[in-house]
Amino acid sequence: MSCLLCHECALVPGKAPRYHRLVSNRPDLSLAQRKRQLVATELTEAALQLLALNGFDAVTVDEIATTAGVSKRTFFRYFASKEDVVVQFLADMGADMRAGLAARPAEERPSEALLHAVSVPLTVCGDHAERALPVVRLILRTPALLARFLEHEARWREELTEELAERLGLDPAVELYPRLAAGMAIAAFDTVLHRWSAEGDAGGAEDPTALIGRAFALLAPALDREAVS
Amino acid sequence: MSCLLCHECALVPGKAPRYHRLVSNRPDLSLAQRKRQLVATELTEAALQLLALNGFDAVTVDEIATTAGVSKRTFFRYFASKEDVVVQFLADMGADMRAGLAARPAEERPSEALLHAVSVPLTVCGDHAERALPVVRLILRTPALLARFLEHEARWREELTEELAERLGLDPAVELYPRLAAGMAIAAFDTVLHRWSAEGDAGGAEDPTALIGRAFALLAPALDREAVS
DNA sequence: CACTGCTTGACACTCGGTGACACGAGCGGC
DNA sequence: GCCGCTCGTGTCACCGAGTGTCAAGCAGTG
Repeated sequence: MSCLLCHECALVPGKAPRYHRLVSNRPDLSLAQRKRQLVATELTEAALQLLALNGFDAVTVDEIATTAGVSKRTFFRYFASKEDVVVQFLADMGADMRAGLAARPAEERPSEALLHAVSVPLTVCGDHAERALPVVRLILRTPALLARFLEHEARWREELTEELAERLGLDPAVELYPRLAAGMAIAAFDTVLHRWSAEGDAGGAEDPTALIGRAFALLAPALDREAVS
Repeated sequence: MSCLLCHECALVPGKAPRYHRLVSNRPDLSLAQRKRQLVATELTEAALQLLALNGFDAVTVDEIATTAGVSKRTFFRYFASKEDVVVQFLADMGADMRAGLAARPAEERPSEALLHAVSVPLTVCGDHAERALPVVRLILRTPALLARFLEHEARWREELTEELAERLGLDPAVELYPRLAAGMAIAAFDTVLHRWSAEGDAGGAEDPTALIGRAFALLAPALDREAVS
């Protein structure tokens, strides 16, 4: 897995929070794996540059591939779609969120546990703002990318629903609460990201970690109700 | 605008709740308009039948068009994409929701106003369950259609955000509350639709109008807080 | 050296979607 | 009657995303 946020680093999977390390610094990877990693970053680098410059629709996969020095066919061996080259890293965020929720103590109130789960990817964004902010803006203002982003959010909601239901011993097919609570958490995430990436005075000014705290302060009375219907 | 839910009727735009009338019963429409209406319903009929039978990916636009007796080019003069032929009616739902919110008295609590707004399209679904349920299930279980559905939901959230901000005199670019509240309402809508369209015991059993009421009972303490941050 | 397995490029193909153009039906004016 | 107009449609050519297939290159291994 390559990391879109840190210039040219690779993520070590299976640990949370994930380690970010330079590809050239990884003697534990085989040569083949490092070559593969190199092609992937080359491809995303080329894509981000071209897309930010010319807009999503004006750039073809062929252009991205040849800019990175490979063929179009190879591009699709690395990424499932043209959108994925920008959005792929969101899949890891979902796994991080779920893991973050699972790691919280069982007696913690739902609002606290969900806040910490959702904060994990937001803090990563905040810590790499110079690189993350333009990418987020590109995603949110490009319809095709936004659509894929929404698909990822929906998948996150699904995962949080399962994790939350298991945590509370509820059946997500019967009770409304788990999916509703997960939906509220994702709505908070989305609102914060939208606000953070806004142009103008409010944009980028406030830290996403602080924003998500304010959002959850609003949601808490609904998330922590005793009477779970 | 054709109405996907009622077998072969046309919606009269600009009124809420919309009138549903048979195409053949519309002397106020010109011959050309009725012909256009006829082709549109023929297309959606053919599409729904083929897609439900063979799955979304296994059916080409050419098949749908020739089944309906027109050319592929003509299909795209009626619908912007292959998904649109199934999902297009959702655009009206968004307008209905916004209009429903705007129509509520200004002094009403946000939870009440939003509940009524979101209930409008859900009640329509519940009233035409025999026809609406299979369509909703087709959408939610087909990735490509689900993606378009999520895009529509996002648009609805945007509209509710604007309407709510105006209603409360808040700046949606600064305050988190409007977008967050709209997101909660959409999350409730989504949860209800998901639960309603579920297979098995819970599926279709409870009325969507009743379900949305229960969902909003959970959300109300967060939606109606005095201290709007 | 021969064998194996993996990655890649080249090529052909399907299908969603669009632009251009020509044809015919309906319609008003003369 | 005929002309010219508009509008909807079919045909055709085209672009770009995405996939299947195959042969070539190259690392590792005996």
